[in-house]
Amino acid sequence: MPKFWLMKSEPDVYSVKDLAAEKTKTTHWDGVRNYAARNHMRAMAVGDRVLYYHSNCKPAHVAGTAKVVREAYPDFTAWDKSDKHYDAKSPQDNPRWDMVDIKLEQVFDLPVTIDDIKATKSLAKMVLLNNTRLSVQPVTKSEFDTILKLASQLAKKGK
DNA sequence: GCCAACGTTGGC
DNA sequence: GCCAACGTTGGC
Repeated sequence: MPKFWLMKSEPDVYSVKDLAAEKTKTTHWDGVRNYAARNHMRAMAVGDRVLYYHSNCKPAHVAGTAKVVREAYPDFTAWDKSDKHYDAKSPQDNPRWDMVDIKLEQVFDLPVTIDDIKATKSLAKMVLLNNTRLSVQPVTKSEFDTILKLASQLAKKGK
């Protein structure tokens, strides 16, 4: 049974379009420097499903879906002094931070906005709405399915 | 650009 | 081990 997750990215930094532009439609999810988020990545398995969320834009929204294609391994950007996310406390012989690889699955025709999510009663318990700062978070199967349903309804309506 | 929420750091 | 200060995230 796959598990379900939501991963946030600022579209100015790395958007779903950037992911779509990769030759393999795959990227490594570097730069997570928060223990709770890291632990969620460590709990991921190949085949798990991911909601790709664009934060820090208006309106914030789920832009599409992706799949985990490589399980947690050390985030090498923590070793690069020139990288924004360099961390001296994560040495090569004892890495503190991990990342996973994800592959793009689907880009929604129309984004599912945070307002759409707030307007949907069955999504009221999403971590997204209750622990707003967590950048990698678990999602239930029914929440995941509901978001997909919303996406196809919005696409049909042409909103 | 503001500010609330929250995670991390560091002094004690 | 507590907690105040500080920095960052992220919605508005």
